[in-house]
Amino acid sequence: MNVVYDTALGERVQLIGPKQGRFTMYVCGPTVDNSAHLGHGRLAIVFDLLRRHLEKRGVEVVMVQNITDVDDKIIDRAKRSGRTPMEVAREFEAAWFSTLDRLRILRPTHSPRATEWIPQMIGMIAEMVDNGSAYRISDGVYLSVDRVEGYPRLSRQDRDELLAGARVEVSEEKRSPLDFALWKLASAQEYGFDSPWGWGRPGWHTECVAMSLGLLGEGFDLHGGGMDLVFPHHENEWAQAAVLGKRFCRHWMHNGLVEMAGEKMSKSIGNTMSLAEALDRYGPRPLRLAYLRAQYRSPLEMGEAVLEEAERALERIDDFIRRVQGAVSAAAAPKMEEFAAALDDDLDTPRAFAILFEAVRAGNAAIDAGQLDAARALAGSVAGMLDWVGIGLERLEIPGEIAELVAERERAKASRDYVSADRIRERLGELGYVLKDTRDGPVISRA
RNA sequence: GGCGGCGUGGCCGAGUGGUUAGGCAGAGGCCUGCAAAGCCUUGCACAGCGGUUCGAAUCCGCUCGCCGCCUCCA
Repeated sequence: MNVVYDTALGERVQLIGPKQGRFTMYVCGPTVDNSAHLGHGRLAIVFDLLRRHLEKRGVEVVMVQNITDVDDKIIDRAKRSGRTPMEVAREFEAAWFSTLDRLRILRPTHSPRATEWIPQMIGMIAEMVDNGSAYRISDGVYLSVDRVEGYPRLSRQDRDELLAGARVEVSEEKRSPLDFALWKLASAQEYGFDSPWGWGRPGWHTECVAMSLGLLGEGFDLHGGGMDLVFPHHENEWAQAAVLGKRFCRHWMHNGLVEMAGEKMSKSIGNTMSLAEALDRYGPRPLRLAYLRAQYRSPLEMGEAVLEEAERALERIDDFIRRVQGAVSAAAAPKMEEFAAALDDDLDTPRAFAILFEAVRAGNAAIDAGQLDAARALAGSVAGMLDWVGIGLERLEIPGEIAELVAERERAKASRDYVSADRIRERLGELGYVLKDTRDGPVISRA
């Protein structure tokens, strides 16, 4: 049933076996050197969606997402702000989780920190040195890609072309420009850890291998991350697993990047919008809808216009649910399977939402035709779909005073006192509520 | 330069051979105290040029344009 595009194979594959009840996934997490931006939000949303979808399909999901808390940028930031790298990392880690909680991202089953896996990484590196696939030079320990069979196989590039176009700094000591650091030596004054090769820090690509294999075991189901991690990060993870003789992940999945004005949003370009700010301004539901508008592999334009459009689109859905006065029926759930089937097809959220909006249209039409049972069944489906993808229903509590104003206005309308009625509607507006009259009575919502 | 991908109606964005995607915006109508909302109707859309085919947005070739990766990055 569930088909997904596998980066390594360049084609769609069956993600779940016929009798598979458990699914293990590892998703590359953040380097906690700064606040999360909209790009991180998409990563979180995409894999949260996959997880929710599989769980709805009855599969138990074990998800691991690491926290990279040792990194040069963390160290730089610590130096600049007169703190320890650990303090900086913990601050942004806490911010990461609280922001993702606000986005209603389910917490991973495990969130390992790189610094807590140093011994395992050292053990792995030692093994690679012992079996001759890694070597020590003056500034660290490197993996020799020549020892990796079929080396660039995830990014499916030609090795010679990769070498020709290599822009990495050429070290005289490295056996190949493509060789990458497993352990970087540092002076004793610098932040670091002890190792058989001296004081230093692990290379970035090593932690994910240690933690994914350590927590999920060989041959885990899926490894995911942003498209920009395909090369070199994921390529080099795979390379390490290969020289260690370990089966790595069965499949690879990568989400497309978020763009602003047609250009990739990234820390290095500096065109980022903070996830926390977007949450402050638009709230989690419109934001999630905006993310799911495009299929996860496509580039996604983000910005005010996009988010405002998502707000209006969501308003259409919420208006419909309000029209049935919360009387949603969970019984029939028309179109529900069609919706889920779209998600089975490589998480085709645009198609899924087309089905959802079609249910909204049909539901509204049913109300207009006086077919309330049909409308409630459709509302039940819509509610189920929103829940399925983590958007959920609007949580609207109407304070007693507001309800009283609405009732008062109904009395004014009944006595054809439209001046008072309009005044009360204005008053409600000042209090932050929007009142719409329908043939079934007034509907109140938050502005 | 190499590799990967993309170019769909005003905007966003599905769709891999043949009936309306969907959303936002716009136009007309119905409904309506007003305002919204809702419903109905409405848009000669598939970068260009060739080719395959009874038939192509969908397959093949070429051209043009855009993006990503090749360096830290979700």
